[in-house]
Amino acid sequence: MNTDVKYWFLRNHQLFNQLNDLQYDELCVIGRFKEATKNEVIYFTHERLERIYFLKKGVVKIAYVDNNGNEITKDVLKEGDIFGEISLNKNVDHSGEYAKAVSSDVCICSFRIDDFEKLLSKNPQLSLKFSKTVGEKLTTIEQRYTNLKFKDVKTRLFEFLSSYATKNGELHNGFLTVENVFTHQDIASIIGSSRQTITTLMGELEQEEKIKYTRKSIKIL
Amino acid sequence: MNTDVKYWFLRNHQLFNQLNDLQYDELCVIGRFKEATKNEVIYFTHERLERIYFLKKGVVKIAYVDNNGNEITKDVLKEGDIFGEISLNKNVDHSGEYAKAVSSDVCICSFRIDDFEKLLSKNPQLSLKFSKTVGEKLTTIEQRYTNLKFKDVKTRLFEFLSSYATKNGELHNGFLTVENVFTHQDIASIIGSSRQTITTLMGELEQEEKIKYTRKSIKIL
DNA sequence: ATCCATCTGTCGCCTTAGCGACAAGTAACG
DNA sequence: CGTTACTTGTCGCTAAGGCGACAGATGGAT
Repeated sequence: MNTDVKYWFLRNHQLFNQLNDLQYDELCVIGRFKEATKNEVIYFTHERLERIYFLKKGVVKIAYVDNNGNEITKDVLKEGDIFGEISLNKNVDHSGEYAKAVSSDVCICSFRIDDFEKLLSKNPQLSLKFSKTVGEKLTTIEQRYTNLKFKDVKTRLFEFLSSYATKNGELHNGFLTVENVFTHQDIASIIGSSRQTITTLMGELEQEEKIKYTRKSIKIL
Repeated sequence: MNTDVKYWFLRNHQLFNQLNDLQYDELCVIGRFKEATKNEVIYFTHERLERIYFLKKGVVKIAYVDNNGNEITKDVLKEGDIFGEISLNKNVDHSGEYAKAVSSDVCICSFRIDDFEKLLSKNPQLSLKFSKTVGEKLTTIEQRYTNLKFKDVKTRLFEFLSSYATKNGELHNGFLTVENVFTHQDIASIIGSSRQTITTLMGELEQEEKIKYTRKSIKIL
């Protein structure tokens, strides 16, 4: 990828849009850029440990393989999201974890966390924005945790779909519509349920005319 | 509280220990200090929204009252932990949430998040440390979420006690020992279970000689 | 067009753990 | 010390939802 394109990518990421040209140049030098196509694996555990990733374009799935050999989806990310070693701590164990492109147009920029730390300490504004981004992720996961503790599967399912659609979809003649990148199994592992239960409840929610779910799209009514 | 004492408090918090004297003076001016004794409530929702809290000393419980009037514990914090509006985002809804002193020697320093943001943007080092602290919290809650999804209550209970003891306790002739500030009900609401189940499992874990639990202390064997 | 892999739909069984009820233990406070 | 409030312990019932099994649908690859 040539420098102009890199430059453009970073310019358009919410975290970096207030930097000046010189700072951009530096970013481009230390960043690693990667494009990926459907089902391509973006990192494996050992190399992940050291890096933080910025998803510029496309959809990425964070997953790992459990003891029984099943792929367990942890999260699905879209444009503007960050992943990898967000805590900037090298000693966290993420064995088995990997990221996989879900769409065919994935564009990612990554930094070694040492480099990224240096960058942060030189750019207070960037650092502050970064804190807020991490804080946002914290809020999301806290919400999911509370839901998992106190709400039944059906509620969790509906709230998951709603919040996903709110965040990533758009209003389309009356209802929130968003492209569907999930299988029932994906949703089950994200919200903490089983594949079969999701299938059943998805049916019920359709009956109740709360959602419209196809393999292509999700609509919230 | 006089300025000397304030000064000392902040000096000793991990987040602030690399600031110079001038920066400390500023901290002391914009920070609000508070001491609290057992069962004293530290904030109510409406004022919490604007503030971030640093726990310098003692034990604090974060809780809220649910629709049935039960107090639900969300977390229990110790020396060095932060709480309140960690995401620096004023628009998060935390209705009903409050913090309560569990020990009799609680010391807290808080900042309005606007002030704190300014502080961060002037101190890149502080900002970086703050990011890491938030990141750490994120890692913890992600771990809890995964546990809640895939592990049974007994495992969660044991891992909760272990990690709490590891973080806050000390090795005492052979086993990890930590002061006990939890009721069974507290633990139940933190790890997502019921009071009765915790009681039963606590008994089992004692039988299996994995823990020793009294109202005063928790030991991991 | 056909094949194979993956995804969705449905059924029934069975386990985990939640919940009400009540008893016994502990400790704070007058 | 005795009253009262909170915490722990125990039992039995019940429901939510996990899980195996299998059938049908969908869709990409050759």
